[in-house]
Amino acid sequence: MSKYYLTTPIYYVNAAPHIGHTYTTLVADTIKRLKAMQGIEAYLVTGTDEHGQKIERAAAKIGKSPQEYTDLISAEFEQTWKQLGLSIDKSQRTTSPQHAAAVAKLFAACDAAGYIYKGSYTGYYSVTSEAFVADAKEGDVDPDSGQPLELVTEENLFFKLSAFQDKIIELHETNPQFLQPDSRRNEVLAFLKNEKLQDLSISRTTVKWGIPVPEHPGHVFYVWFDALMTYWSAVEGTDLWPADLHLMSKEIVRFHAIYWPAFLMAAGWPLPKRIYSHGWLLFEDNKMSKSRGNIVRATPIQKVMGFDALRYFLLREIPFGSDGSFSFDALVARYNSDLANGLGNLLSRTLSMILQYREGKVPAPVEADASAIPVALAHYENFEFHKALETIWRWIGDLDKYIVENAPWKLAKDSSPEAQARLDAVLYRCFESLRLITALAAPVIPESAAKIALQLNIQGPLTWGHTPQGHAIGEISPIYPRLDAKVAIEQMKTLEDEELARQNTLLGKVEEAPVVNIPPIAETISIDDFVKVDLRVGIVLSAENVKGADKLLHLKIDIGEPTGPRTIVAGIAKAYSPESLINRKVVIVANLAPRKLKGIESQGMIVAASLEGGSPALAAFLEEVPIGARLK
RNA sequence: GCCGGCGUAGCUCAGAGGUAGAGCGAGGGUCUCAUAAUCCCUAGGUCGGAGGUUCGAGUCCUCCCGCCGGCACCA
Repeated sequence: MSKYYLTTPIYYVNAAPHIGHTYTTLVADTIKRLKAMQGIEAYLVTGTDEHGQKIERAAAKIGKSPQEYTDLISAEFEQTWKQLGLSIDKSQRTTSPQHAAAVAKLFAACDAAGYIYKGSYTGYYSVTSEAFVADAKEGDVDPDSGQPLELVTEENLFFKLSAFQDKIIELHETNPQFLQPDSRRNEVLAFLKNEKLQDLSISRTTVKWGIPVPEHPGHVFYVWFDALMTYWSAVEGTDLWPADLHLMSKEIVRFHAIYWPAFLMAAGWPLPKRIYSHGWLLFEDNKMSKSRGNIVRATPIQKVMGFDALRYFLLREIPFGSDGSFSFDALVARYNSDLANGLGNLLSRTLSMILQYREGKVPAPVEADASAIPVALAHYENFEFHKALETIWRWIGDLDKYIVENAPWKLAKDSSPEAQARLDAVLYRCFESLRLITALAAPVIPESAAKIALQLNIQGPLTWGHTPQGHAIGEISPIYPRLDAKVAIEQMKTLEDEELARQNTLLGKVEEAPVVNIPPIAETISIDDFVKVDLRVGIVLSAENVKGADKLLHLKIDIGEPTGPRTIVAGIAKAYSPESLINRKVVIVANLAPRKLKGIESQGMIVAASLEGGSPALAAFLEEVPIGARLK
């Protein structure tokens, strides 16, 4: 029996599991079941990434040790997967000692091959991203999260990522299947070809919560060197490595498609065979985020309509690989039309006719068209779940039509041998089709497929005609009760609130006002230091976009100097249109050394408050202030 | 600015040179085996815009507009 090893990403434990985590994991579960259908023994690994400063701080904030904190959240993940019935073979935690030993092995192998060296690094560090932010300066914020940066200098161990540029390019060029879909592959290739890879800092001395680097006291492994190894450590000692498939969402593709193969190449270990990225799951076309409060969890949905409904929805509605949008309305609509009125009703009418007209015994086999089977399987093979399901459901539609066209209820009243023979044929076709449809859909809707199989009282292979004459059907009962959309959505939302409250209690969170995260106050300076900074009131005379830059505005600002207005280039184009700035009074740093931006010399800098996401809000006055006034 | 992707019926999308399609929703009708389910009919959408190639263009070419990614850019 051949084997297939696939992974979900290692989820970061800064939040309890939500529908985004569930999406990836459910796809992995579906693929595993598909493999099983083909007689391939698939092994599914998921896990949690539990190290890092962010965890350290989050734990401290609620008065727990990092270990207690991660125990709590990783248990939430495992509990959720179990509750949802996902077929996970192993949940690997980065805090496991065995994993730590595996990371040490990778390190030793890379070191022995000469790809590790010691260096020092000074830079602005984002705690939220756990990364140094390139070219950052004082006062900058994380470009993604808007959180403040901290200036950090430390001695680090470096991995010679730069040595692998050509090899990684070659990997992607010679093996287009390595990274899919193509859009992601193109992005990574474009990046690799235009950007010189920098060596990667793989250790930290400022963080305690991590795996200690052997023979380098005080050093702890830094996120990717630690986290990616989970895929390997989870199956250490088995013959499962290399992985056949790493599944993930698109924002972490680069780490998997560049760092991970480079680490393995350095160590001389086999590379995974395939990386496949899906898109983002949006909530009614918005990004899900804590601050929007629109994060959805899977378990409330499970309670109202069954987890299969969510599985079916996500796989049928979203072309795998693309971004997709979740909404309760669409979910319930799919459930009612495809599951209740479609599959559920077809099962119900078919079995009920067999019961009424043939005393619950399936008539003799007849031939029929089952060409949907290979088509659906081919789509599955390409991870085109939505097409596979579309194919299967078209079969269901054809059967409903077939039933009406043949009107078995009329045939039943006609005692002629011809009519009775036709009735037998109709019933057999419906029954056997249903058996095959259920088998085909089972990887996506495993729980209800099992229930249906019970009612059919038979399973068997994916070949037509397996059900023998006289086969007795099981007991009939509705699989997917029709739902009132309004009521169901209300229930799900209520359960969602309860679940959120439960998680908050679990994590010791109190209802708090929106988290105010102010940047740390900078080092104390003297008044002399301060007066060195010359802040002036100026007025914007003209403003235009800078060609070739999204964020830059080219401004002429008058601060009353005899030499005339100054040219200032400011990164505020995303927040302000040029027209809106004309005649507006602003504050500028007037004695900042000039600097060229996109070929234009900027003679100063505009003062603005830095908001979440890094977007600026210009300083202004409530009173009338004259041009040229100094701020002090 | 560069590189990708996308823009087709109310919604989700398919179609890739030869008389505009599916599913869902909505409206009307029908059967009665079935979960007020099924089935049938109905949508008349300048196929983002403008040019061009062609006997003929959602379908090829050029330009433009809008949206989404990636890169650059934020002193």
